Amino acid sequence: MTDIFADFRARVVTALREVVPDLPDDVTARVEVTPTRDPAHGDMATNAAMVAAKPARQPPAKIAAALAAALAADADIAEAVPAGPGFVNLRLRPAALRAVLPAVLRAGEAYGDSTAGGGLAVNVEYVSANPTGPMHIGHCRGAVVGDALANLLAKAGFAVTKEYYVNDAGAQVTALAWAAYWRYLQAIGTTLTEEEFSDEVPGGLQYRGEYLVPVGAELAAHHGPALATATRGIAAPESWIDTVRDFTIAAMMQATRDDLAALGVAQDVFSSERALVDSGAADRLIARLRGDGLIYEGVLEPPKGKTPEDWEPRPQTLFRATQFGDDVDRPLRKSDGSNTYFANDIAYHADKIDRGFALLIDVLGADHGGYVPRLKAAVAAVSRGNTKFEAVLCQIVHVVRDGQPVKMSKRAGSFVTLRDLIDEVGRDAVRFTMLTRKADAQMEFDLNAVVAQTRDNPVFYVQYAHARCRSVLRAGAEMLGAAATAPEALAGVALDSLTAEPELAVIRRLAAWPRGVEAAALAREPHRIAFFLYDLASDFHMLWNRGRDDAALRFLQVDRPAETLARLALVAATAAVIRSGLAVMGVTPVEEMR
RNA sequence: GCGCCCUUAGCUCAGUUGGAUAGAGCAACAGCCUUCUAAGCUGUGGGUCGGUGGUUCGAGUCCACCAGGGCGCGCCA
Repeated sequence: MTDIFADFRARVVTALREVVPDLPDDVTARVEVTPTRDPAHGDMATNAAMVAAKPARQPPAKIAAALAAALAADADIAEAVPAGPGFVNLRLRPAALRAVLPAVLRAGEAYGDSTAGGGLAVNVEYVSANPTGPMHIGHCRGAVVGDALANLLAKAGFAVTKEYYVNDAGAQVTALAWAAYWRYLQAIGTTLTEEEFSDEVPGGLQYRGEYLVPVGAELAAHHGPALATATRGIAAPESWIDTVRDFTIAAMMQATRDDLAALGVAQDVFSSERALVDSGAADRLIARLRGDGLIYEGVLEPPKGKTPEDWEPRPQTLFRATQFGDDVDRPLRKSDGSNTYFANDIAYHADKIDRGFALLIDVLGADHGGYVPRLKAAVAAVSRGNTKFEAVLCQIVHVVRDGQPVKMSKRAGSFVTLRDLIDEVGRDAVRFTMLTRKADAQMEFDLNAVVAQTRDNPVFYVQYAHARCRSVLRAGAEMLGAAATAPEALAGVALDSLTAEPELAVIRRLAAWPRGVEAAALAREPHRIAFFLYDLASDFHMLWNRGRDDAALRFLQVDRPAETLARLALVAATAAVIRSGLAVMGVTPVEEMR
């Protein structure tokens, strides 16, 4: 772990304590050392004098002056000057700044790894789509955001488990079984029409998409006509529904895993809702909460202002969510006696708590925003406040092609599936693009733009920067030999020749990577990684472009091997950080553009 | 009616958890380049951060109210 901002922060705190003795720890804890926004302000700046001003009962400017004097004595600091309302700007000696490069080269992609998470056990649950059909673009964002967030937290030192909750219980799964049964009957040659069949299904035939045709065919292959009546009509549901449902869920989950794999997502744990119900875990959990006095039979008030037409007061089994900050108490049993989705979800989260996680993060669609307070309440109740719960909400993605919205036509059962999307633009473009917006902001996914090879396409721009790095390194190895240009060797070369401002700009950016990772992880915002990489790519392209005008500024200089090696060290470090960031995003770095 | 999220340049969006003169890409404008490193480069203009108050050394960021957009609101998942 090498974070020069953390390093210099420690030095600033030491100097501050010399200047202002007896500062409480909670004051020094607020001291920050941050990159400057403007290079004219130096390499880093600290707010130390300002946070110390009040407890020290001295004006910030006075402390800043004394602090600057103390810091100027540091051999690695070229200049420390008070500025603005009480900042102290630091300009490092070039050697101190350049020392970032060997640190990056030795760590490789591990550069930026942090211990900020302290090994805290975190469970990140994402996707968790019903196994009732193929994954579509609606699921895609949550999948990418969840996966990248999990990677990010792992990089920041959390012990992360990636998880998928299979909603394989409940009415929708029964409807799925009926839909698969219809395809089965068709496969064995029933004479029923779709409408005749639908009339016999409780709630009607719901899933009419063709994706169940192969499932029906397989059922027919395995069971022949045994699941139907002798006339190939509808048999009593008890005789087939468990068989059909289990088979169909297995088939759908296999398809889901395949889709996720195509997206580069592979959760560590798949948890089944049905298993929780069947094992009695859900009922035991409800009994336990009842024992704690958190469950009662009661009647809810109708929603204020807009009362639903069919509202009637009815006693229900309720969980005291209001005791933990929710707006109303929440029902746990449906009128047919079975558990609500929420009841099983409490049991599921209790299961995660029992597995020892200290933090549960659910990545959910924004339409589940109203569900978050009750989950938070449930986790607080079950864990007795010992486990934290957070939700990351993902807003809708609108797909656009040629400036026109791409509509899903549900009637035909055809919609934009995740697989279609990946086939059209590629996995890396899908993943990167999904991370170019804050998760809780709506996003437009422009199919033309994400494959464009221009600067305004961040996917291309970052990939291109990496490819350029690799191209230079290949040519450098050709020129100076593979051994001399390997990362370990470059970590030891003299770097004094790196003095140009665009070179220093890249180094400053590389130096900021560890704190960027940490900040993104603590904010649960993986999109920041995409923006960091875009900025780094931009710095690098700018450096590259200087060589277009002036051949002396190109990376490879035939007659000046020492200078070339220094530049190759910079290039190799840049490539390593890009790879480090792309690894978090789950995007493959490319070696060359084609 | 209530709750949550959003509102930043003409457009699409960042904004390092309260820091300095609010940034980037596109579009616009002005030059350069047409290759040595193709998928261009450099520079310029552009802002009441939805509005009004408040908190403090300091607010795009926190609080209150208002306006506009999205989502949700007892047995669906």
